[in-house]
Amino acid sequence: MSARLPPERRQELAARLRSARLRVTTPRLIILDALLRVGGHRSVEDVLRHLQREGIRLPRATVYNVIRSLVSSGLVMVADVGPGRMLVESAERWHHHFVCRECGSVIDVPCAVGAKPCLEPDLPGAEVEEAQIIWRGVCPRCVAARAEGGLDARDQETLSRPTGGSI
Amino acid sequence: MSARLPPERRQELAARLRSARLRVTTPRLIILDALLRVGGHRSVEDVLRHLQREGIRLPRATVYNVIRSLVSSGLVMVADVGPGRMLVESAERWHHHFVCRECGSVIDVPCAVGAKPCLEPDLPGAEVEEAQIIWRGVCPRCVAARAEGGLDARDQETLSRPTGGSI
DNA sequence: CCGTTCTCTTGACACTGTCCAAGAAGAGCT
DNA sequence: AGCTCTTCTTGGACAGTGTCAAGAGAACGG
Repeated sequence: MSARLPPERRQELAARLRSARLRVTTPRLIILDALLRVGGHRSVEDVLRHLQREGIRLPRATVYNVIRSLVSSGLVMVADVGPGRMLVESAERWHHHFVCRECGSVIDVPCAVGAKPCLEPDLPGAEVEEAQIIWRGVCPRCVAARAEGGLDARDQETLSRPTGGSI
Repeated sequence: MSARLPPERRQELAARLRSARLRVTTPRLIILDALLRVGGHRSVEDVLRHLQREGIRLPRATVYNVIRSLVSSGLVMVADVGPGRMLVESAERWHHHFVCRECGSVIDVPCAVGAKPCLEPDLPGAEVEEAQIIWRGVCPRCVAARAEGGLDARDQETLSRPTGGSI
């Protein structure tokens, strides 16, 4: 498969994997690299397409496997922002999401606390690992578009790509 | 189809629909009734099975349609607690969810503030309609089971039925 | 009662995520 | 290095979920 990663990058990623007690494998390096390079959130299919564009073909099952292991070791996070919309992203900075019900875009919102369990549930005896907040409403762009005299907000059609990188 | 609803119940539900500016139709009455009778959250398939057990057969697409209209009018709420796990429940009391990563159960957590948007995102210009919090971690039962000397927490196998009613 | 508008129904479909079994590859040990 | 154990990857198939489209039917307002 020959992951096209510079040696030092490869070393850095491998170190991350090892420190998370994960074996260093090529698919893991590739996917971790892709998720770290892109700041924002991506669907799994986005990741697949991205890799394909770079000439790397990984089975979907592998991508899901890798993501699962990365998630369970805390290197990346997933957010469910709607049915069939599992978003994957680097967990370097904990954050939350705003989902626009008009254009469907998902916007990252920084976590006020910054650390992982930023809220405590009223649930005695539970071990809380993380708290994710999903806001729903109308995003600033759609609000503005509406204010500008009924412009159709759906012009944007950037569904879930507003933080877009190249992935 | 003959919804088996007592007249006064039917009246009450119809009034609710009307006050939400929704047409009063049999599927809507049936589904709203089911969701209100059960306190907790249900997957769409749960709702379908429940209705089937009562001898009512509704197409899945209809259930999804009805739920969508009920949600958009604020009568019920949905929560995405994981991939392919859309939960539907009455929106009478706004609340949040705790998902156990061991047994998979979903536990309702009351909203700290009580009003709907209990948190404000740092996103100027956006219109926030609701905020949903999902906690992930280990639920009290699994914590207890673990403490009791390595009992396999998976005994419970009550996946998403801990608040269980009969639906 | 009539027409308009919305909703339901039906079936098929697409998308997402998972499972399985065989083989390959990483990690630790000698 | 070589061996062995363990884990991971692969590929295909599969299942669960949610959506779409078109026609038939029902509800609302006059």
